[in-house]
Amino acid sequence: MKMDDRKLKILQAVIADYITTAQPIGSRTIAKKYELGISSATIRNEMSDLEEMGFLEQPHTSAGRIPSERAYRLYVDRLMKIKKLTEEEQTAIMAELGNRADEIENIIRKTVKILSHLTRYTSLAMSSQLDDCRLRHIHFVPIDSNSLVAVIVTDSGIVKNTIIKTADTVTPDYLESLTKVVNEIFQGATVEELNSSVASEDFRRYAYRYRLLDNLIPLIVDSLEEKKCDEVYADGMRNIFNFPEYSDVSRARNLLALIEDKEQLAGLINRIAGKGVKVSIGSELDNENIRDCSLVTATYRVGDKEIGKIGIIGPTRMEYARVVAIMGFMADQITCLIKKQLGE
Amino acid sequence: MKMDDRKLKILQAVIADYITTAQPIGSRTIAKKYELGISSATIRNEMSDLEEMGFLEQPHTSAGRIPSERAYRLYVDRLMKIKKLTEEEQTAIMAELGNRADEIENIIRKTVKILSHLTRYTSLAMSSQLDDCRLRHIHFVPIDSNSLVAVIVTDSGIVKNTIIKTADTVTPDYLESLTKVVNEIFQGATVEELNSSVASEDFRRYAYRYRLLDNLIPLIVDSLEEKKCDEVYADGMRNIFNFPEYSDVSRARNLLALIEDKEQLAGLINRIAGKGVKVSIGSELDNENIRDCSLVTATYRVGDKEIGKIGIIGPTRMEYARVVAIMGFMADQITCLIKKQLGE
DNA sequence: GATTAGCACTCTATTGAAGAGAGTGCTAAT
DNA sequence: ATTAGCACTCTCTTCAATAGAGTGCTAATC
Repeated sequence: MKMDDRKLKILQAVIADYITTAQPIGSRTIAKKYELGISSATIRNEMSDLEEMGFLEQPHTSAGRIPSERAYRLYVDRLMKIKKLTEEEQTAIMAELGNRADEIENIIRKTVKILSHLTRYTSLAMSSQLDDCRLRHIHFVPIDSNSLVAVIVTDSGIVKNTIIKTADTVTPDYLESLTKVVNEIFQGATVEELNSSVASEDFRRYAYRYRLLDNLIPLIVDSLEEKKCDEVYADGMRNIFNFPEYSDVSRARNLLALIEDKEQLAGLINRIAGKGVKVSIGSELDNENIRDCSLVTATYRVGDKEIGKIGIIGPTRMEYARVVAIMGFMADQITCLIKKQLGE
Repeated sequence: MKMDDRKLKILQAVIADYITTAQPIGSRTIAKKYELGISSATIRNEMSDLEEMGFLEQPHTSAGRIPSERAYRLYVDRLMKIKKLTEEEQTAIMAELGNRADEIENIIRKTVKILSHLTRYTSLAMSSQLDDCRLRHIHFVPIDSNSLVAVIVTDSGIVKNTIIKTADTVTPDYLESLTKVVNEIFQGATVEELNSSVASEDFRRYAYRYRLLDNLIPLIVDSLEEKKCDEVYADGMRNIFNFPEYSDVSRARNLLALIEDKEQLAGLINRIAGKGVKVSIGSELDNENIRDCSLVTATYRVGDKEIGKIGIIGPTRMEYARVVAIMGFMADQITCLIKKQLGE
């Protein structure tokens, strides 16, 4: 049998429909939905041919048809038009990729991973917004003659590494004196102080000598401001499916939706978490979507400042005895680690 | 009504049982399973009391009973014995937390996140094992008088930052000359070369002058060896549940299990991935567990060396046209980013 | 000769009724 | 105060009946 243009069109219609609906598709539906100018009976005959040729399959006699693997292969090799990403998508990706992770982010990521692994529940972590974040110090590491890494450390332990390219060749001497100058002017500065000092005459004088300074300021501001928004990390969402209470897929999806709604989640954790390990059970959470869940939270600190929170979410029949122990231990470990990292 | 010791024991039994089984529990079961020395009828009466007091609930008349929120609250506040983590668990956590992420790892993590977000499928990424990984250079950044950060860069772009504490005070001069010496001896070295040169007499002389050297070698070896094992990152596993083909929870769990089995997964990706974007459909994957899935892979490179692979896994009715475009774009972006990071 | 209308046929999914099973609550005996 | 015994209740499973969707085939039409 020969594959003609009409068969291809019908095949394409079946594939396109099945990709979006995941439902077997019948001849009548194609006739109505795709205006091919032929009746359902004709389509029926063609589909029968396509099945014989191995491009369509029937789950059972009286169902519509679905594409076979062979059909997908044909589609991938010959039919599909690759849909290029839009400009906006492209720039968004590049921005996200270029955005470097700081040390605290790394610790948090590790933390949620460990927590979910250890407890087999879904784990959460977030760092609090700090309004009064200050620059602790900044260092430069030469990579080659015209690129270097700037290492920015803040008082809440953010360590941000950024590669800077320079037009001119930078010498070790230059870097050393730059380091001295920058730390002299900006050490202990908040974002506001940074902005005001940039406007000062002193700064202008320096900036003339050290061209790099102009590039540097936005980086420092970023590092200080970055943590102002609440970002919530989650891991182990798949664990939800280990619990029979979520064997009903729609309930599971509800919970997943809440966990993906970072804003609502952040609000919830912020409202509940307090000093030490806290257990909130079901309705105590005061949230319709997770009335049948429990949440165990803990906080980690630098000095006496609370700089972040971790949480475990699971069914109300949670293994509290174990989870509480794990949370306590992890919160302590993070606190220690950040303290150590700040070199205290 | 008064809460006596026997009631507490029964309550504890119900909670303990329900935490593990998630099934309503009846009086007879308690009588048999927990040797309380009383008959099921007595337990029945007590459970009836506990229900009246608000500690137990019945899903329906002829079911067993389950703990109420109030019961959990009582359990958390008074009954439970917090189960401390074992020594092994504690050390494992600390090791994992202390293990710093390198730049490539960060890029990969970002990548899987972006991919799953963009495609709404489950995304995978892995970096290939490189047997011939070489040290590119190493730098030191002072933090304070007795701690510093070692920044280790390899030719495949791994940038590893490690904080080193020193007993002695380190001066900038000391660091500068250490940097010079280390890079002189070790630049371009592989693990083998590193190990052999450590045994040399030259090295011993230096090590005497630069105490830090002894701490440093294991770190460098780590950085070079780290990427020898295939680590697979995955993100967006929850997306599986957006597809009706996995509304059957057991099928979903099967797929999740494969994705969690990093070894099998690595084997699969390695076998399939090749130059450019590749699409493998259903049985082409030649793996029983995912015969109804498709896998789209791509590779990223440094120079002409393939140093990693990314993948998207989803139902065979995948949106190939979009996924193929995204994969191509991402692979290019990662390649660029790593190249840039190596300062080329 | 290709296309289409019409109709019998097939298979699934849903609905409702019947029966088995688990557990309770109550009563009476110990 | 505790326990044995039994009627009662509710769910879950099974099975048959029915509605619905879609096909394949035949005969009529363009």
